[in-house]
Amino acid sequence: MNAPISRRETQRRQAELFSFHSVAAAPALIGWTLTVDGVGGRIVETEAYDHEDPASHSFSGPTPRNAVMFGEAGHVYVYRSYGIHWCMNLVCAGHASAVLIRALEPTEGLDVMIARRGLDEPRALCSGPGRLCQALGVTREHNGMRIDQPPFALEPGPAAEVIVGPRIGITRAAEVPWRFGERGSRYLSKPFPRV
DNA sequence: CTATTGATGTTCT
DNA sequence: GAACATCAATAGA
Repeated sequence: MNAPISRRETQRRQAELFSFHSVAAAPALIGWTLTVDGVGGRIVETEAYDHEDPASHSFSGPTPRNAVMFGEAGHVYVYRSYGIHWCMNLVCAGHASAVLIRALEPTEGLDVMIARRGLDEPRALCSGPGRLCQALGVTREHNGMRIDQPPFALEPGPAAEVIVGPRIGITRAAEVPWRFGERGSRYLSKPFPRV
């Protein structure tokens, strides 16, 4: 069925992806497979952020925390959320734009994810930005790393049907429809409004 | 199913 | 001090 994707094809697709602004890259990422040390799954939910966006960490200019967002596309921006969780973004082209990875459909390394999360229900393993970072073992150490080199791997998948809605958990620019998900996925962090 | 609240560390005002 | 791109546990409809 699905022929293996060549290294060369993956590089070509990544180069195209990271030439996009976050608002274009976020929906395009739905259906790609993301792993860390071989543990991960299919991306089913993302959100876009950028420099002109009051909800973005990069809105008020560069700081030590958000420095990676102002750097090269294709790098990983990790930050601490609510003092407890980690959240990961992929930096995109344009000015300080990035895509928050919000949910995965777990496909690889289920046993490792179950051990790290202390749960055995696949639905709850990676359905949220903090949850998936715990399942994949992503922490501050990964901030600034390249997504195309170990321990990370990012490979394109078959095109998915993408739905759109307002972003979650923010107070500023809360109405901007920059949240994207795979229609019908059981692994979303929350359902999308009015399907 | 929805709503509420406590836990927690960093950043920003 | 206040705010925060969250989660898990709890209570109620």
